[in-house]
Amino acid sequence: MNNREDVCQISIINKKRVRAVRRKMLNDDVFTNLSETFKTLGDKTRVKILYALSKKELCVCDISAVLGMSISAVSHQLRVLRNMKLVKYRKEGKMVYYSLDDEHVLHLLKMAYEHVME
Amino acid sequence: MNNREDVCQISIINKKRVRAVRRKMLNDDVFTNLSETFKTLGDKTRVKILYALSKKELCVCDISAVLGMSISAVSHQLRVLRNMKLVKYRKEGKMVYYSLDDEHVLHLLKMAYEHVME
DNA sequence: TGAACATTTGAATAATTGTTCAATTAAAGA
DNA sequence: TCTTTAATTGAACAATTATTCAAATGTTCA
Repeated sequence: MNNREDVCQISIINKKRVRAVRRKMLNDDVFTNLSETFKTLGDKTRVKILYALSKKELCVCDISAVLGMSISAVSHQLRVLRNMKLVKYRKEGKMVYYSLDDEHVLHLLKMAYEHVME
Repeated sequence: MNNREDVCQISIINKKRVRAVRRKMLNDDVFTNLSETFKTLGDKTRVKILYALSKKELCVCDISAVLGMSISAVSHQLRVLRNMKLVKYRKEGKMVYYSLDDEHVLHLLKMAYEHVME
């Protein structure tokens, strides 16, 4: 588990390769951020919310109507999306209007769409 | 919970908007595929594996050396990545060499990297 | 054939997470 | 001020999932 260099017998052959890749690995925090971003996108409800918001700015109630889900469930997921800065919002009286945070989010959706559709 | 159209009082105002977005929503299966793809990317270990593979083709043992994790744990995650067609592999004697399945995977990583780095 | 080794697999455990329900906050209007 | 309504929040339950450990494949070489 620790010091994996010598567990794999073949590592004598691939040692250079392993070291080369190891040097290129990013800071652990970056991997944490990357995986957390993907994890946030890795829920059907949240993908639906983001996709809906890619079409139009919507209030919580609208989103819940579009998805056919409870307002509470939607609000919980919106908080997750807010925390990961995937959506932004503005208040208008009692209502809160949500929209996509930036273009990256849309691109991520599109890229994944192409991957699953190919 | 059901028939959300009439739960939200304000829906009279936003009815058009809700209907317009609702019409644009994709088939439910597509959202399932999208979220499952993101979910697969939403794990630190798997992101690390994919990033490592973006640098060089590697066998299971190499990956485990690069990540400093047990071979079993890596193999389990490789299966998940294989199932979602995010990596491909070729056998060479006893060893199995893994690499990224296609360019989309790399693009997804890059896009997410830009998002978390901005 | 038999030993050594790279990888896969299954079961079990520990941890994380999505939804529901109930309660709460905050804004608008009577 | 009181009521209504949009949205948020916290606790609880059910479901999913990552890692570990042990056992099993399948390949190479003597």
